[in-house]
Amino acid sequence: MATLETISSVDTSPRHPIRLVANRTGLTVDLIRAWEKRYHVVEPARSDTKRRLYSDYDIERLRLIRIAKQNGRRLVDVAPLTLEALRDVVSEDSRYEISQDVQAEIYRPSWTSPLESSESADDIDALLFSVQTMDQHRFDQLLQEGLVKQSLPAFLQTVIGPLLAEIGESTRLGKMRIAHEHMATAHLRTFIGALRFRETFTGNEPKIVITTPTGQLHELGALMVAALVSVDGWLPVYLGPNTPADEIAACAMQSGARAVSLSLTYPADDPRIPTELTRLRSQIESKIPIFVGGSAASHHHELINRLGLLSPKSLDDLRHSLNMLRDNRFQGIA
Amino acid sequence: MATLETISSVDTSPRHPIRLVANRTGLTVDLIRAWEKRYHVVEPARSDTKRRLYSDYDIERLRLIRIAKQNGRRLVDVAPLTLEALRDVVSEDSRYEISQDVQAEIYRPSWTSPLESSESADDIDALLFSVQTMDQHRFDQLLQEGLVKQSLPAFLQTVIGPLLAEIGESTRLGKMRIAHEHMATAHLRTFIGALRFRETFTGNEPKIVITTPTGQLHELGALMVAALVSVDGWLPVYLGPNTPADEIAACAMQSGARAVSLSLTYPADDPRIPTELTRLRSQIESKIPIFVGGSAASHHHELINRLGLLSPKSLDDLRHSLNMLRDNRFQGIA
DNA sequence: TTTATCTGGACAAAACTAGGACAAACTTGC
DNA sequence: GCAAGTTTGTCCTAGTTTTGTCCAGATAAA
Repeated sequence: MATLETISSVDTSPRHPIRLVANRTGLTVDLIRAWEKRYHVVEPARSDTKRRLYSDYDIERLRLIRIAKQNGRRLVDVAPLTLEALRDVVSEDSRYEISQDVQAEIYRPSWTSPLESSESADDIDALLFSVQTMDQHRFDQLLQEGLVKQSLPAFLQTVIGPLLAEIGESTRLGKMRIAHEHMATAHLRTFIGALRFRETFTGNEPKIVITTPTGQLHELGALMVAALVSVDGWLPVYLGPNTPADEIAACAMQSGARAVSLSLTYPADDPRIPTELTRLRSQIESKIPIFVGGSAASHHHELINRLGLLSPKSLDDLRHSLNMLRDNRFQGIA
Repeated sequence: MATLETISSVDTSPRHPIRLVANRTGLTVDLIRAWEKRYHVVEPARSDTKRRLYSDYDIERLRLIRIAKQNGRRLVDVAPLTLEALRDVVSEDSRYEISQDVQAEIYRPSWTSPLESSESADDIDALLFSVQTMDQHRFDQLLQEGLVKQSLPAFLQTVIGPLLAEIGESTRLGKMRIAHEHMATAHLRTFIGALRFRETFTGNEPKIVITTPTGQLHELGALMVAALVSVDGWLPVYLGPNTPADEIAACAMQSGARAVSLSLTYPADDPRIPTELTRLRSQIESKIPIFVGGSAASHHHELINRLGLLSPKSLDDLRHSLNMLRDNRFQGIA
């Protein structure tokens, strides 16, 4: 695989405090000490006040041991192994995977005021009918046609938004099967996802990171934003749903993004949201605005204000702010 | 874009009062002074009446120190570092920050032996590089080009499969960030999803329902199957991931499908799988074959045999069976 | 006048250290 | 299949270091 240099020699200079080791390995501080006490799993150097100082090598060993344990190995067996031996053991085990709880997926649409009547009502009815008859081909055809009739932003707002709301509502009321909703959602994900590649990019566009935070599994809102901003001369860096705050921040930093946009839909009251938003804001330069949209954004009104995040009221509002920002006329929110 | 670096030299002119610094960094006024007193973390200039005046440079340092502390660094260790050194430390740390879906996102297709070298190795290296530099545009371009060079089935097997395995492995080993993996996965989902629309359909194609059962959230395998079978004259009815058995059955019935294909990847030992598969088999006419693939299919070997489901050993195997079925020469499995 | 900042020091909370206790989960021997 | 032993994660105490917050009295700014 080339590309990824196989770093054979791991740094052995002692410099990391135990708390950091715990963060990196996912072990508790107590446990790391207990392992040392009992099996000398690692014997870190000490500072002049007897604080433990771990090296990269130590951390790598601990991480591998943790994985080995997860795979069912006993601590006594793996504790004395060298780094190389540990690597062998872990990769040996890695075909058998371990379980992890997964959240259920329920979809509730966002962004646009739901169930609002529009002049595209006929188009939407036709789309709904094709969903109910499971006529994927027709569904796709109608979407393509709808897109020809009007601009992409208008299409998203007058057709896709209301369509999602209708589908969500019909499913909730039992008028439509979950299978229908799944088909429509899966199709729309591909369809909307592909929209952002209709634009041609020069490479000079300002970048915007678009995703949903940890716990938020529904990405249609985020995808719509990605498609939308690409029309207005932004280059979306799209990360899909469920991205941890640290990762969003790192991505924004690495890609030199000028803005970040998050979509919150379901669950609206996930306790991770405040933590994640706070962490995100603290890790990104304050001159980079963070937009928070989606149907659940209003649930976190106070938090959003306190952190100085921006919560556009509509897709148009978002576009407006982004246009200002792109042209360096951005002043924050009203 | 050279990977990015916009490190514009930070303004060092002293002008901000301590209150503002506290607001921007999230530290308290007292704390900023205490840090100065004890470790000379920052030594701000003073007004003629001894008020502290901080520069942008100072603020940036304080912000980074706060993040470093969050990551488990000790104040003593980071206090003397320069801005650049701090940036390095912070980005190094957050790279290794563990996160719950590190394990969950790993995808290992069953039909490619992971990390096996292939003649497309250069293409894969180039793709990996574009992921690591977060160059989405290049990533897309490379995918398009790769698809031109060979047939879709060959492309899926020699490029996409190994690419996914590499990305999963690199993320697990910390060589790549979760953000990179997210970007690649999100992009591939759209890309592969769009592949099945490259074919033209007459409306007479036999239909095949493609999805993953409840609890299985990773849909890339299913998407690949959908793209693949559309080449061979099938019309995929794609339902996305995580579909309950009852819904799959209802959908197969309503659409008049001739076959069903499921993909199992993670978690391999989800207790819902046996229930769901049993339910599904009992609700669908027995003349309609149900294919079960993906890396976790082998975990349910016995169950699959007992229920009379089919478990193709490779994508080619699946294609072969489907061709037979389409031409009414299908006899079940060997 | 009221509010914000300054200095220096006091105090308290948090984090770390060492050693040990305890209980749950798992093994082993009968 | 049960009892005894082992392994292992978590918690407790008590002493030390590190770090965050608060106070008092003085000075500057609003």
